[in-house]
Amino acid sequence: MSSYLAPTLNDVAQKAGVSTATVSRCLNSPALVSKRTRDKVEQAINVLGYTPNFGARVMASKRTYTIGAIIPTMENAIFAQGIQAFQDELHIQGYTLLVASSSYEPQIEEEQIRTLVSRGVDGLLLIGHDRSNDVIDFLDEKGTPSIVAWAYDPEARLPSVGFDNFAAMRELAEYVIELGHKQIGMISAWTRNNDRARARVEAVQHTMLKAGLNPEDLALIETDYGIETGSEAFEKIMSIPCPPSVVFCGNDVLATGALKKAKQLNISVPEKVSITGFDDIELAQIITPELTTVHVPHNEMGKKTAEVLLSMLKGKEFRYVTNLNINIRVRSSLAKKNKN
Amino acid sequence: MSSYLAPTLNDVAQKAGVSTATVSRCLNSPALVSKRTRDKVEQAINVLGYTPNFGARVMASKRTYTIGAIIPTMENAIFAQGIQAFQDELHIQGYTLLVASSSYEPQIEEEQIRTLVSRGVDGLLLIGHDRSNDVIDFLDEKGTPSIVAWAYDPEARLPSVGFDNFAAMRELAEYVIELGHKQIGMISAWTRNNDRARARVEAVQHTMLKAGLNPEDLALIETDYGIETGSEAFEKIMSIPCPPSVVFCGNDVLATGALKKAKQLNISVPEKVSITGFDDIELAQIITPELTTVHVPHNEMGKKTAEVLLSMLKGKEFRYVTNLNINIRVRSSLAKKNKN
DNA sequence: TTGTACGCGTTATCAC
DNA sequence: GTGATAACGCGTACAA
Repeated sequence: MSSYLAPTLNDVAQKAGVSTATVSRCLNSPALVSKRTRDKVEQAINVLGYTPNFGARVMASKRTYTIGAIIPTMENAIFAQGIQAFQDELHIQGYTLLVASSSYEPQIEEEQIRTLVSRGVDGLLLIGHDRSNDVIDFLDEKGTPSIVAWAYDPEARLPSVGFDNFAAMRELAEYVIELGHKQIGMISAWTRNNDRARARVEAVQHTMLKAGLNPEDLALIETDYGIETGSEAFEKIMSIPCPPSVVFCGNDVLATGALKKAKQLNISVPEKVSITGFDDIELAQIITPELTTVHVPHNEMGKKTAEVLLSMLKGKEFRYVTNLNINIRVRSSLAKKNKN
Repeated sequence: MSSYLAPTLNDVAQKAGVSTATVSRCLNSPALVSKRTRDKVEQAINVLGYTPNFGARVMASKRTYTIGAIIPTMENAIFAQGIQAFQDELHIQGYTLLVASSSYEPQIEEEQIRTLVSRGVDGLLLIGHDRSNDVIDFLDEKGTPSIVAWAYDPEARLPSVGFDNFAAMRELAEYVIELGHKQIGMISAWTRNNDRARARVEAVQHTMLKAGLNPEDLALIETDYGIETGSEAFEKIMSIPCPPSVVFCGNDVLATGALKKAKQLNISVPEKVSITGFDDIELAQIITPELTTVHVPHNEMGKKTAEVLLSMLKGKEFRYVTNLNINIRVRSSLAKKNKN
């Protein structure tokens, strides 16, 4: 096999008896070519099974019609749904998606950014605002339009389509604390290098303060992302002298782990302890008890992000910041603090 | 911004006082360059912030170091974990992953294949064997090494890393039928264009026959992929005159939907009806009751697929077929048929 | 409306 | 070990 050589513009041109320029025009601005010529060319293209060479096209035009996305992980549903919506919209507009994952590691993210940029992606999707200025300088320099999703910060250097993690978690925390909870625990993803996680923790602490509780009393555990790690953290948090009556989790996956462990330990939820999540992935309504959580409009976010990024490419050089609506979903994993 | 021009090999060469050829060698085969020269060049690269131009590189070398993958959907966990493992291995070996999704539509898959090939991907990952010969001819012609995952068929034209869906489901079906179940239901993804789904259905029918049951009695519903559709199908299947005592589901997502609906309808699982899944995604052990299912080694499959595909690129022109080990995981969603 | 000719930034084949 | 230089396939001024 593979002594095969792909037909080129030139081959098509010869077959159709025209110049390469004309063939190129047929492909890129058909309006400039007479119908007669166009027909000839199209036929030649079909006969030869010609497909434009991507590399050459990139070199000549400087456009790849490719968008890069770097997400912390594809392994679970947190980003999957939003990314699917993102890619759907890109596809509609004729773009292709290049995905990479960073495993929540800033160095890996940086490496991936460089890779994607050197591949000439026309634009870049990143998650959250936490990254070094150097990286953003690099993006600036290369002139690669970039957008951040899953976060909202009008002060940040990159435009974003997301939501205010602090405000969202605060809303949940206020609701929870009004139910009478005073001993409070929290399981969070690592807050270092993760602005979303940090904002969520701060929101809980802030709300405690407002409610006359001491934020220092928050029993906080930071851990890796995952069901198993959520379970471990929950066990730890429930074994302290005065265990909390509610455990906030930084996301639904951690909350799921917590819930699982509670079941194993025969700690009834929500009677003995309430558990909350964040993200409202499909899972939240499937586990028992159903998870009280913060609803994030994944599809809307994915689609909107694509729209904004593509319009940035089209020259609309604006600093777009979208704050999507979030709201809390109260389900059975949360109850009033009982009086013991 | 962006009157900026990226530094080229030439710029680096001038700055370092060497030829472009030498710079190129430093990048691609450093061993051929003296340490002294290499240092000079590396410094120039750093000062200028040079990154190779991807398009040019592709044009000159015919290699993109890019692998394409087309999966039915990224929206849920079924493929996510395997793909993450696939990409991790690619990344280790210096390749980048280009993903697209087909939404389970053959035409979209075909379109995506053409897009990725014209982008010059060095290799392609596809899911399942069901596709037209034309597409495979096209791949052959273009000389794009392609591999199939999530399926196993030594007769198929494309090499594969996967497992025997028929054998796997048969093992589960045999186990279930030995428990005394005679009224049998099944919720499957659409079998048209989906060899995995088809094999699983056939395995159940085959096993029924072997056990002296009439395969025609199988209460079968085909539906779209999803939790909600699983729920609807389950409700339908349980409302027939003689409802089944066990419902096989084509995958864990459908089974989850079924389980959810059972809860809503107050049909106790497994006392009243047993439910089984397929895939053993994380979810299977989180829902209540835990799901009896077929375990698929997602990580192993993803990693192995990458290894095989990359070794195909490296010229090992062999028709590799791997049949991974699967086995059933019996959990509490399955019980003996009670005698009523 | 169409054709000519050059440039895009690399890699690879030669010589030296 | 290193340096010229010819491809690679396409887009696009510019000319006709």
